[in-house]
Amino acid sequence: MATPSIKEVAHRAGVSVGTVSNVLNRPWIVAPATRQRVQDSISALGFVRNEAARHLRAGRSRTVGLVVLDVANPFFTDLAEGAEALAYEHDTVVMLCNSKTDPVREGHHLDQLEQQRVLGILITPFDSNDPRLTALVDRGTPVVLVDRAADRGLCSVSVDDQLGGRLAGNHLIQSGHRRIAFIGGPFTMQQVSDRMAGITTVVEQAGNVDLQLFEVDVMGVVEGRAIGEQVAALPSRSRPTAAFIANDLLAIGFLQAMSVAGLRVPRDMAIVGYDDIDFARAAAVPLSSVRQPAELLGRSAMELLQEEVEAADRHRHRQVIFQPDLIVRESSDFKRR
Amino acid sequence: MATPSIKEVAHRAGVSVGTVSNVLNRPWIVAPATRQRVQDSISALGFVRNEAARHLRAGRSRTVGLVVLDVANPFFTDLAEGAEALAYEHDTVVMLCNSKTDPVREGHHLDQLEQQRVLGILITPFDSNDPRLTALVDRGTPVVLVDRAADRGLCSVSVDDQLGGRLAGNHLIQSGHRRIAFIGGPFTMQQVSDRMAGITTVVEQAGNVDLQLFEVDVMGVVEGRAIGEQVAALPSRSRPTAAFIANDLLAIGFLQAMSVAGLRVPRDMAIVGYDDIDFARAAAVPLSSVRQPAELLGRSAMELLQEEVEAADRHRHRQVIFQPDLIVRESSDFKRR
DNA sequence: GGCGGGGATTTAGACGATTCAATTGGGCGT
DNA sequence: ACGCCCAATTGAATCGTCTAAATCCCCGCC
Repeated sequence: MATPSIKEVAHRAGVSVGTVSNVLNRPWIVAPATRQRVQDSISALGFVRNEAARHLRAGRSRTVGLVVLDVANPFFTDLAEGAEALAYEHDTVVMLCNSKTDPVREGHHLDQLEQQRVLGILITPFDSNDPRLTALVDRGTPVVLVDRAADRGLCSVSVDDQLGGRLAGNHLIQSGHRRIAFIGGPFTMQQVSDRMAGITTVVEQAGNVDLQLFEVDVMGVVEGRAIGEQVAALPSRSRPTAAFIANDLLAIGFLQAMSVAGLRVPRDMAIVGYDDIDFARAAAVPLSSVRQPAELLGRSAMELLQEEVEAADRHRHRQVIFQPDLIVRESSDFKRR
Repeated sequence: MATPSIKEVAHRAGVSVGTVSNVLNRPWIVAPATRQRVQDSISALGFVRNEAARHLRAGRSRTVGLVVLDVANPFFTDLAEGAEALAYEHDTVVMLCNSKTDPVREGHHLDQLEQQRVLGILITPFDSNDPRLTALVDRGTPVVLVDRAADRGLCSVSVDDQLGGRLAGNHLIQSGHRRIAFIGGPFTMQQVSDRMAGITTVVEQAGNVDLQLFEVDVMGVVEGRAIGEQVAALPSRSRPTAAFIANDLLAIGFLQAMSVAGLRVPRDMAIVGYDDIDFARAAAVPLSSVRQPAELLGRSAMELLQEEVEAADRHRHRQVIFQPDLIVRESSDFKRR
């Protein structure tokens, strides 16, 4: 009744286990008649390979861990899609883990993945200097940072977040805005602080622009709404006339709060988001956003990992950096109204 | 350099492998001094248990597969959250798989999970009569259907979708609507057809109500927008005045199309969605929706699975059915305007 | 001083698939 | 008719961990 093993298959087909294994792995060296007999036996018994045994013997598993900050964020699901597509080509399985921007959960996932001796891990870490990560790498698990640049000893695939911040900032300043809000968080997250640094640079260059910072714990729709209410409540004299928001989910919440508060977008409040998720294009007021090639990020990260896994030795870590694009839509575009 | 095994740990601590194993699994039977020595050795070498070997030896793994129709849908991420929470308590890991409403992908995931000899599988199947599923169960993998009622030989956790359809239908009819659209798809999906059956029932009871059906392939924001444009283009004499939409993502897209087309919600078009995801509450016009207890669904499904795994024999399959709630918000509520 | 008791530790198989060296057997050349 | 060669198949060892049974050793008791 229990799942049959290769042994039972062999017995039923009247051959040795070695032959069954050969049918599974090098069918061409087995005589056609024998091969057929074994295959019949396999389907008659409903034999299914035991991955654990394969893994143990082979010394390497066939799964890759992918740890993201928020599975509910389409940016990460797109990214996962890209990673999975390439994994599929390499006969490899992706284990998707959601850290929810929580270092404890992240740590737990890393522990589990290491115990499973995954081929490698793609991760958007909460903190890329986390000693747990370093230790993991030292113990021999290949790690590729995703959506986050690595300094040296690691491969990484990222997008130039400072450039993204500058693009958004320039766009808003050139549209005439002089009071701009930056919303995102936690500020300790590299992605957020880089985007902030980007807009800060161009704001300082412009000289006469006031940049107000708003920090959130988690970048979701609900939090965006809350900040939006807070901003809408400011006296109109000091209220920013534009907001650069570090993530589209947050931006969508913010946008909704504007409409509830009776502020028109972009007339009373211009908005530029980040990630350019599908929702952004389709929002009540189509959202301007800094586009990141999410799927490509995932794909490239997996590419680097597979490269590292196969090359083993003589692998040189690489840091790939993509350029973001500013997509201007109605939420920040006066002319179109 | 390779990851050390229990053997190296034992050697360094000057004990046998059995003792190391005992420290890991029944520390209390090991003398304190020895235990300490072993633990020092473990941390000095950076030893990490090999899950594959454990699994092989134990004959059962510690991971559970969760196959959902769409990870990008917050309903399923909430569900996953619930499942994962309970899994955590059982020292079990969840492997999240995204079938994207595609039977081929679904099948691939099931194969992988079976090869990994997962403890069991929670799945929202594309088609619950899929012979592959049956075969899987026959071969001994416990399966619990999620968000979908099983007939007999399986545990399941679901929500009464017909009731949901009736709630939405009654609400719209009592608000005076006589031309109502039902939007969702594919109609072959049980969830969709049940919700449709529900509203059909009450429409027929009312007698003088016209129900128009619109089918989509995939229930996402983009598709909702497309259908919305299509509906908005209908001559106002025959255009429905209300829409019951089988999923909130779809409803949000639809809502956006209304606003683009200049139709006011709910005055020109009342909308009731399904799932009550966070976005729904926070939409441009807060969306009425039939609420399903997503997290509870996930949790309960995992509960049933663990029960089945532990009881092994003498387990009786159970079909748990939850009641949905209609949450009325502005998108379908005249009085509030 | 010998012996039993019992706590601490060791030993020796599994678990299932893979691989490679060793073996078998059939056909062909001389 | 003999031997040789090669294709086909077999058998055994291995991966890392767990567990039940066996062994060890120290103590106290008679």
